[in-house]
Amino acid sequence: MSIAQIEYFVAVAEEAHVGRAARRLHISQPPLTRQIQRLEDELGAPLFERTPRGMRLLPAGARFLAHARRVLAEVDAARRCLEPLPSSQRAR
Amino acid sequence: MSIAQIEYFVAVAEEAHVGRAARRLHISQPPLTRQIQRLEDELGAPLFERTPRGMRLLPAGARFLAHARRVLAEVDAARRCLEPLPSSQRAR
DNA sequence: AATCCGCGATACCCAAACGGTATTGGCCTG
DNA sequence: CAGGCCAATACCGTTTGGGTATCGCGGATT
Repeated sequence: MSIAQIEYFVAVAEEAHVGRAARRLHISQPPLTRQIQRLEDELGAPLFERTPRGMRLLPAGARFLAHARRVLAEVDAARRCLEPLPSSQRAR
Repeated sequence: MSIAQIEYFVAVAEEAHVGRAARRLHISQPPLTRQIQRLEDELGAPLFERTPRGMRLLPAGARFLAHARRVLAEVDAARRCLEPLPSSQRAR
């Protein structure tokens, strides 16, 4: 499981559509489909239901989505924790 | 920044020694050195001081370490959130 | 002061992972 | 029953990651 995969998953969950999610992520659809498949494989459970209209989150996917967002939030915080500070601010 | 890099960083921080951390991670020393370098590059700041005895966390590294552990904890939680349940347990 | 030893860093190579283009298969829709 | 839209697959080139061998540089030992 990679950070990119988690970002991809969140995008697909939010768009409910691989093609739109791919455009939003600036990658093409096939790699995105594959990363979602790999993620499902690794987790051992499908996260989406494939419909002719797009992708619908399964209950397992919804549960995972909450965790995925928390992971991304922590990654963001980690990235920012070394950013050059505007001026006056102290570390905790 | 990848999850593996974060795990690598935590191992090096805890061991204060690239060689030992590499053994613990079951990889060899040179790739580990490189991943740490890449992480520092991406973050735009050195995280360790290189000493003849090993690696010592810099203040920036210590700050990042706390975040790194939180990221890994969330990743773990995400992984476990779909695990087959022993018997009786309900989702939140 | 000269030598040795242990550390991280570098050079080079190979295998695995990732993304892109082209195409397929399936299912609703008109 | 034909067209269109969706995800899925096939195939390819490039990039990334890890391994082995080796270097350079300090500190420690005598």
